[in-house]
Parts: sequence; C-alpha cells; structure tokens
Amino acid sequence: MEKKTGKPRERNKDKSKKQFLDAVGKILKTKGYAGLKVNDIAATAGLDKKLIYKYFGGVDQLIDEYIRSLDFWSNVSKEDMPVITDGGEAFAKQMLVEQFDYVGNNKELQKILLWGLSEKRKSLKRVYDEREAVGEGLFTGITDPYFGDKAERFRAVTALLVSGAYYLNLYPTNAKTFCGIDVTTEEGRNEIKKALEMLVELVYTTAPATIRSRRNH
Amino acid sequence: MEKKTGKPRERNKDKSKKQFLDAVGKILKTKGYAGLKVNDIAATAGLDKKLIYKYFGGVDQLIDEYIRSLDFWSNVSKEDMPVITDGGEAFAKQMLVEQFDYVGNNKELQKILLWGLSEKRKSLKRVYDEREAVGEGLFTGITDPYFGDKAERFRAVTALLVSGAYYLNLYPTNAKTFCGIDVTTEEGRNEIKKALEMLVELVYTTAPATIRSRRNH
DNA sequence: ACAACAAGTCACCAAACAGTGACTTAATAA
DNA sequence: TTATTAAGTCACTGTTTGGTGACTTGTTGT
Repeated sequence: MEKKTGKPRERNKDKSKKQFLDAVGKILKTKGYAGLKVNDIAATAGLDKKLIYKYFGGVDQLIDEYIRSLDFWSNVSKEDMPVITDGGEAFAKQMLVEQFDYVGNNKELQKILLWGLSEKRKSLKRVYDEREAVGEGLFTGITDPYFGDKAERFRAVTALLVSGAYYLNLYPTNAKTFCGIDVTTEEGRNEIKKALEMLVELVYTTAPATIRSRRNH
Repeated sequence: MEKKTGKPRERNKDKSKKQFLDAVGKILKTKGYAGLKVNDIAATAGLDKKLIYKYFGGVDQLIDEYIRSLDFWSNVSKEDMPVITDGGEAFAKQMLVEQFDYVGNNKELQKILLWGLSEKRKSLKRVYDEREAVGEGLFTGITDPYFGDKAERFRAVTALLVSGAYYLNLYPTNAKTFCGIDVTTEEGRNEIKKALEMLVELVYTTAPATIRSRRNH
C-alpha cells in the first residue's frame, strides 16, 4: 500500500541510503576525503548518524560502498574506437587529450586521485586496478602490436604523459604555473594538449622502421 | 658561566626549538602532513607542548617555520652545469632523470609534494615558487634561446615530463603498476628513465630547422 | 483497528584533540 | 648568596569527534 499523505516525513531505507551515499560524494567534491566525518556526512544527508551504523555498519563501509559505486573508466575502450589504421596514433592523441580534460572537469575524480595518493585503501585500489585493466586492453589490442619490441617503451611514455596530465590537474592548489605555464587558463591548458599530441606524433613517427613497416601489413 | 653538572636536564631554548622542528620532519616523513598534531609533535620531540606555543606561537607557525627551513632546489641550476653546446639536450635529460630519482629517494619531498596538492598554505606556495624560479632561470638561460618561437612548446613538454615524474613517485600508495609498468621496481623505473631521455631526444632532434640552425650560431 | 517491526531521533558517553594557568627549577648576573 | 628571568612540567578546561542505548513514530499486514 503506497501512502502519500500530506508529508509527515518520509521513511524509506533505500532512499536514505542513497542520501548518505550522495552526501559522501558532495563532501568529497568540496572538502576532499579528509572531510568525510560521520557527523558531517549525517548532517549533509539530513539524517541521523545512527543510521550510518545501522545501514552500512560504519563510516568506512559507507565510504567503500560509495567508492565501489564509482565508474570513471567504463566510457573508454570499446566504444568510441573507430577502425585503427595508423597503429593507434590518432586514438592515442585523442585519448590523452580527453583524459586531460576529463580529469580537469571532474572534481570528484580529482579528489579520488588525490585520495589514492594519500591513503591506502582496498576499495580505492580497485578503482586503479580497473583503470589499469582498461588500459591493458588498449595496449595489448592496439599499440603493443604496432610497437613490437618497443612496446614497453611506448607504455613508459604513456605512463609519463597520463600521469603528467593527472598531476597538472591536481597541481593548482597553491601555485598556478608549472614550468612557467599557467595550468588554470585555457591558453596554458591548450599548450599542454598540443604538447601531448606532438609527443605522441614524435613517438609514432620515429618508431623503428622494421616495426613501422607493419603498418601496411 | 657554563655548567655541565651530572645531568639534571638540559635547558636550552634553541636546542628545544630544533627538537620541535626535527619532530615535525620526522612525523611528516612517516605519517604525512595529516599526522602533525600538537600532542604528537610534543611527544616526538620529548618536550611539553606548551613550549610550542611559547616559542612559535602555535602549531601553524611551527609548521611554517619548518617548511621555510626546507631547501630542495638549491643544489640545481648554477652548479653542476657544464658548458652548453647542444642547446641543453644532455642537460635536460640529466635533469629529468635526476629529478625522478631525487623525488623517489626523498620521502620528505614526496610528502611535501602531496601536501601541496592537498592543502592551500602560504609557506608551501613558497616552496613551489622557488622551484618555478629555478626552472625559469634554466628555461630563459638555456632552452628558450634554442627553441626560439617553439620555446613555449618545450616548456609544456617539460611540464608534462616533470609532473609525470612526480606523480609516478607518489603513485605507489595503492597500486604498483601504471600503464603496466611497475614503478616500484628498478626495471620499471629504468623504463621510465629511458622514456624520459628518448622524449627529450625526440623533441630536440625534431625542433624546427630554422631554429636548429642556431646550434652553429 | 491494532500489533509488530523497522525507520528515524535524541541524549548521552568516551576518546582524541587544542590550548592555557599555575607551578617548579635551572641558569645567570649582581 | 640571592633575586630574577626564563625553560620546562603538569593538571586542567573546553571542543570536536566517533559511537551507542533508549526512545518515538511511521508503515504494513492482518
């Protein structure tokens, strides 16, 4: 029986659980992981903290469930991947630039990345493992075959570029410029993107001839 | 009058101040900036916390004085810089690899870098400003002239490589591999270093001909 | 209508933490 | 020797935080 009398106050476990999970996300985005205190979460959710212990068992489990609900990498990989005819050069460029912007526009992901650098936590590790898994699929499927015995080298390059893109997005907490480039402005960010594309291009165009010949294979 | 009777207990303001500053460093290296609580600092220093308020005015001022005492970048720049005849290519390679290892071997710097990503703080900003100043000297003195109108591009490349080197050193908190490369092993780190050198080489050897001709100028 | 269960609230406790007033005592200068 | 200064200790207060027992009240099946 569904009753929607006046509005005496809702009483719905599932909705309340969601309110707590949403509160975690909100606090994370604004104050970062260090702001995730029981009292604050309860206050943000507009419910009593006791319910956190009832429904989740504790703050830690609530946080873990929140983290488990995240899914930053599912959009990547199989989807927007056209036919690869250039060994993945265009794809790699697009991917790196997109990652750079994606992190830049996603405060939640920024905080998660920072959290992952700061605190050891099983549920966080899973987020990174999933990204690694997605990346592994792209490497083995696209670039490893192209670069052959230099595959590891290309992975190291990508590691540097991706992690650089991450760091530069986390960087503007105290200072704004890195190597003289203001990473908070559109101009500065465009410089970074152009550098990303140029580096990918350089790595692809100077791959060993014996390997590059596979392009027409 | 200098008395060194038995050992009734030393009473030396300067030494005590140093003990507090050392305690801050020790805690920072082990627990990170979040572990810098008054009681813990006092306990680590083996002195009463009241003295922190007496000598420094408070924990914040103590921490600021500690940060001000740091000096990570003075060794760079003017010193180990031989005559530059290649536009700074060898120097850039060496610098990047050294930075990568330097951060990797310096837990204190790692924690400071992480701190700078996590918290806004004037004294921290100064650390970054100083690094920027050192870098600026190298750019304007060595690479900017070489790359000419592509100088900004080279700066962006360097920004990516340096920040990538930083991130990869902070990364192994939860996961060990990034793009399939284990950044905790000697092999993995060597791959990163080789990639750094290769990328610098590529950028230098493909600089616009109009600019590269300045090499013999 | 009403018993029963679970959603939700509230008051309370305990531990961790920052900060301070009042004290003790070593060093020093007259 | 002794008065003075300041180094250092200790006990205490107040606040924030995590966590729980006892309670109230909405919902649901009969």
